[in-house]
Amino acid sequence: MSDRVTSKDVARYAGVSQATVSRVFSGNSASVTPETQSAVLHSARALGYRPNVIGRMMRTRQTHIVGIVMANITNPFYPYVLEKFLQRLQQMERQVLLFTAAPEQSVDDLLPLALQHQVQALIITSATLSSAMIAECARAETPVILFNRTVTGESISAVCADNLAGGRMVAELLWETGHRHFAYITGEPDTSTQVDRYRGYRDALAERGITQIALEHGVYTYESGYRAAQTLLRQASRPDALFCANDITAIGAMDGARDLGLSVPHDISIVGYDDIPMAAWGAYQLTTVSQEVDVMIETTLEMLIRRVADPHALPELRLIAGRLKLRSSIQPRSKG
Amino acid sequence: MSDRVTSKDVARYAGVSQATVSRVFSGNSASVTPETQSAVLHSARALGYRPNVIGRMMRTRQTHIVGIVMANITNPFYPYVLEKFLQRLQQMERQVLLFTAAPEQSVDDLLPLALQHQVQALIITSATLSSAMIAECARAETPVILFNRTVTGESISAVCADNLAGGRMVAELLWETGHRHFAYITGEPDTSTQVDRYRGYRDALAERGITQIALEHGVYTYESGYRAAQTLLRQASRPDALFCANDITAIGAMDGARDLGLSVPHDISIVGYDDIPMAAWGAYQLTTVSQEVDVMIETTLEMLIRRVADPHALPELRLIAGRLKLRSSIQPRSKG
DNA sequence: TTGAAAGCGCTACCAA
DNA sequence: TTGGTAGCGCTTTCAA
Repeated sequence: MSDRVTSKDVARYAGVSQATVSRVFSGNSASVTPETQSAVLHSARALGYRPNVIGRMMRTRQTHIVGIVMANITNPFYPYVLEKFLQRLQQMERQVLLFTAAPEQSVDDLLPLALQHQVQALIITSATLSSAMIAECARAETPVILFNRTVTGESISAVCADNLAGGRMVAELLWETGHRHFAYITGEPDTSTQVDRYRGYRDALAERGITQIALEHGVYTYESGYRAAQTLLRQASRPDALFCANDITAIGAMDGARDLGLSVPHDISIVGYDDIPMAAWGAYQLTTVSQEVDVMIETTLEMLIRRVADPHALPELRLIAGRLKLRSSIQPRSKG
Repeated sequence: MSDRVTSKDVARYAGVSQATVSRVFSGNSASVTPETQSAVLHSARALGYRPNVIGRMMRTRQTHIVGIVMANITNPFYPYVLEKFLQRLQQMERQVLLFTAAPEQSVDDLLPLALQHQVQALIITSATLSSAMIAECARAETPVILFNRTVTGESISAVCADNLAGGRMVAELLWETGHRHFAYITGEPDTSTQVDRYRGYRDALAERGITQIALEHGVYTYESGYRAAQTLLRQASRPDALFCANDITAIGAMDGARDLGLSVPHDISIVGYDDIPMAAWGAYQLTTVSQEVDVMIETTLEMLIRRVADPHALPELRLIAGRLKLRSSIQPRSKG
């Protein structure tokens, strides 16, 4: 199977040494006369030769492969992230080995495989790592960068939205527009993103004297948002403001509210987080916190390049501020 | 950089030969006494050894890597497809090298890279290949399977929805429910999927004496559907039935119609294709043709396994029938 | 069962 | 500028 034609074959055909063929194809053609070079290229074309990258990796001990672990591709926030990472890494002449964590599968089980493939670096989105695994990557000198998650108390690089500030912004917006009865739909409980979003929200409200927040559990999906909203809104004391851990949850919540005969924003204001494409759709017009995805991606790539160049660079956490995106899923309440 | 610890180090540490270490880690541990084996494993753990897969690839000339080329990840139909392919391939102990075609970039430019990485097989979604590239893959004996596209007159394997039949089903449904003024919003013009969907639609209507179909151009996106629908619906002779090349276009079209003050389905019935998650959302309830994605994926994987096992297997085209998914974006018209 | 040794396809060193 | 050669880390004969 695979490329049967090797540099040896090309060399024989062109009447040069195998080393010369290698020079032509490895960019060292500076030290090859134009004539030999074209002879080699001609032979290569005739035989249909393409250098076997595995051989090159073996010799140079450089794979130029970046591993990406993505736990949650079907959350509409991630396809864009993935596409952008791919495009940029391809531009940088890096290949991407993609891994996904199956339901109930820990990222920890995926990483050994990635490490064995000698990836140059690892980007892990929407998931975290055990300390043991962090240590193992460190020992292998493989830089790891968390995207959209943080781990506290660990020595690991991460690029993340400033979720604490984002949660505060939402609380302040809702407060200023006269809301007084607050609710929150969570994401998966131990994800740093939603924990921080909630803490920011809760703290800002507490500073304004609000200590009661109706909580309902969600798992970052449309369906969970739908159900959670219906549970919340069927209760006697209905909130007038609902913040959701992310947009897809919020969109589910909007539909859940409407199917109870409630109007958004007339009966309840709803706010999400992420600014996914659907948030701007006519039927939703969801007010949300826009993550600066492009900035987050570029920051991640910069860190990646830096850490590949210098494996001993200290890990750093970069928080990227978000922006409120006002749309019509909220409306002011008469105060009092 | 990367794993500094090799089988040689483990061998020295354990006081055995390097070959023995290899036997332990390559599944040939049948021919190793339990004592040696545990000595080796113990040393490996002590040193933090993990086999270098690149070395193995080099020696066995088997990468166990499957290449996936995906042109259009942000179309909500694909994240699920990608996630499922990843999960299944991971189960099959295959790694995935993922490529995306940047805007205006041909898949042809990506394939040489994949081939050089000695992928075992290639899955290409939502894109086609030139004859030259098909020939090149054949010469390299790398099986290629098109997912959700076909190429006519070429010797290449493909798994695709039966779009011709799907288009017919939509036409028949709309005709039976009393619609008489038909429109269609295209996808990118030379993609086999939308060409077939349109042909099925047009032919079935022609058989019923309808020869006029209002056409508008789209590119498989929400925005293009929105715009195209507005153009169509501003015209004096408004259609009462609109079929869109895919769901995301149809959803854009629904919002476009509503923003003109029209009601779906009261003023116009709209039908999509794919059955993406958003089609079921409360705000849309889009009638559509459901692709049997899981069946398509399993079929693709079966073909892939078969062709990897037997590189000379003949290419085949498998069409997977879809099913109408009736929702409330259409309503019957009083005939005549 | 174990070890020695060859070699996968390539790059990079050293001599010529 | 070119060729010969060593060797990346591994698997897999072949002998012992």
